[in-house]
Amino acid sequence: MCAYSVDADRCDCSSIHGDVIEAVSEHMPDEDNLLDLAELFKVFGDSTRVKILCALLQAEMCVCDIAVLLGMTKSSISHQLRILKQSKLVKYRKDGKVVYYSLADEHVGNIFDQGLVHVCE
Amino acid sequence: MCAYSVDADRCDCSSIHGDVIEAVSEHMPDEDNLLDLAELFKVFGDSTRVKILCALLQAEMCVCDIAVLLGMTKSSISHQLRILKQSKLVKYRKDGKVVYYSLADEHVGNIFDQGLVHVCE
DNA sequence: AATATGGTTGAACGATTGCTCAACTATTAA
DNA sequence: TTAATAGTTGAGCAATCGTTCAACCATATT
Repeated sequence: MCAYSVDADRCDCSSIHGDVIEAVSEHMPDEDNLLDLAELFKVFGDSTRVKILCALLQAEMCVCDIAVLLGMTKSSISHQLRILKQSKLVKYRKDGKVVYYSLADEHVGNIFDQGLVHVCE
Repeated sequence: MCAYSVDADRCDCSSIHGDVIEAVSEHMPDEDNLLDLAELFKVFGDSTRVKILCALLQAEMCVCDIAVLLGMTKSSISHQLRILKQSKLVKYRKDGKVVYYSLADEHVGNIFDQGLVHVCE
């Protein structure tokens, strides 16, 4: 019980349905997986990054292209691309001065589609 | 062009691949949908909320049950449930003093599964 | 009515976030 | 070599976020 708690003593109430808690507790995914999952969704949880990923879903683009498309500065785009890079959601290749970014994960489209199903209701 | 920009003038560089930008721009989802999508993922982007949803994926639970399971206070759980309620991800029913929460959207499981595919690689 | 319990709420707090700005590197062209 | 352009980076700032705390409401029990 309290398997997902950093400090179980922080709970300020007693168990009402002990059987339910025990049953649910046994089937919860690993704590680490849940933390990683939240971290992934946090990356998706910004409109700038969603737009960037949505654009890259269609074509490889350089930083300037994305900046023009979204009407934002190169700097802010570059900052967000760094986050997407760290999350292994985008990859890049250099060609002279230009850095081309593209999707590193083919699941992004699926996740977005599932999300849009909820949004469009 | 710059369809997703609040203020297109904020862009500090000129178009390098105009054809790419134009093609991508035409196929981007509606701005509103992208904002809603980011907002949805933002809700998923917190480990406490992920744990709550993961628990409710298995059983209807009251606030105390969730608090005990996660080792947190009723107050913090209640605050997060309010956010999940506003996003129409959970629903509730009252039985006396007890408020039972359950999932309001059958897509949550699908979205989580897709996310875990990326995480577990 | 008084007490206890389940749950909600708003203010306050530290922590995190996203953008801006300025300085910087790297590559290309004159 | 100099200038221009593509991109990165770190500090700073306002805004947002999640938890705590205390007070509160609602229901049930005595």
